[in-house]
Amino acid sequence: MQSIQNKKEILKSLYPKLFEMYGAQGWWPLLVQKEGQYVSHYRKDQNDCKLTEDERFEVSVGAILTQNTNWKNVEKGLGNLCKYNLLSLKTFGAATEEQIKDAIRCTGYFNQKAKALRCFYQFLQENSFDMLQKNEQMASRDLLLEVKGIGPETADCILLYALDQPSFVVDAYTRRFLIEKKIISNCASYQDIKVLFEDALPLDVTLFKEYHALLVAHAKRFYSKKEYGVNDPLLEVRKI
DNA sequence: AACCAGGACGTGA
DNA sequence: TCACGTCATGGT
Repeated sequence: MQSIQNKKEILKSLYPKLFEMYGAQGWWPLLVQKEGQYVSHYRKDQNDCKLTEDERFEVSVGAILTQNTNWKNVEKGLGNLCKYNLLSLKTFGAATEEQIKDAIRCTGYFNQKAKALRCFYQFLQENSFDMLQKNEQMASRDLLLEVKGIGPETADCILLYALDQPSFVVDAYTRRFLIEKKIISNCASYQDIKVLFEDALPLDVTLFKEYHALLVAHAKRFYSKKEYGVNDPLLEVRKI
């Protein structure tokens, strides 16, 4: 078992290695139309551009739809919402529950997610993105967590990628990777892992965005459930 | 034809 | 608090 300080050093030194391997990931993706189809676009150059209200909404909707689901399905669901002209703060409120379910069926758990989207939209009527952004980060996080269907990871995705607040996102891939590298035990909580990153790193929004995306990229390549850590070139990390 | 994917919630102990 | 079942479609 290594010291907390040692773990932090490892997490600090891991980022440039991942960046060298995979480059900027440009998360969070936004939809663009290509040959009549809606596809995800990863904005690798303009990472710091300010999002519009509707773009913040799109990011948040994507964060809810991607819960335990392949992004490809989410891309379709977002495209459907877009086709129905529902992926906007001005139009979503008019959607019926059936319309929403129809659009997002391909993302799985569509009953729960349809409810979550409507709860979130209702929430936005009383708490604007603008207010959430100006608010204290922890206060906004607590508010988001009160919405049915928004848990810790989704809340952190919205904070980081829609509101540009330095809230580190922890997902299943990150957990798997850290456990395999023996940086955390398999009983570490979401909060344990989140705090570990946030204590180890400077509170930099762009860094947090890229780091999480890079961990997903790396884990997708080497930590699918079938091949758990085989051939991971980043074995030097395992300094016991 | 099982198994998995950028989780969250309700329940019972 | 926490382990466990449930929610569900689409790709391999």
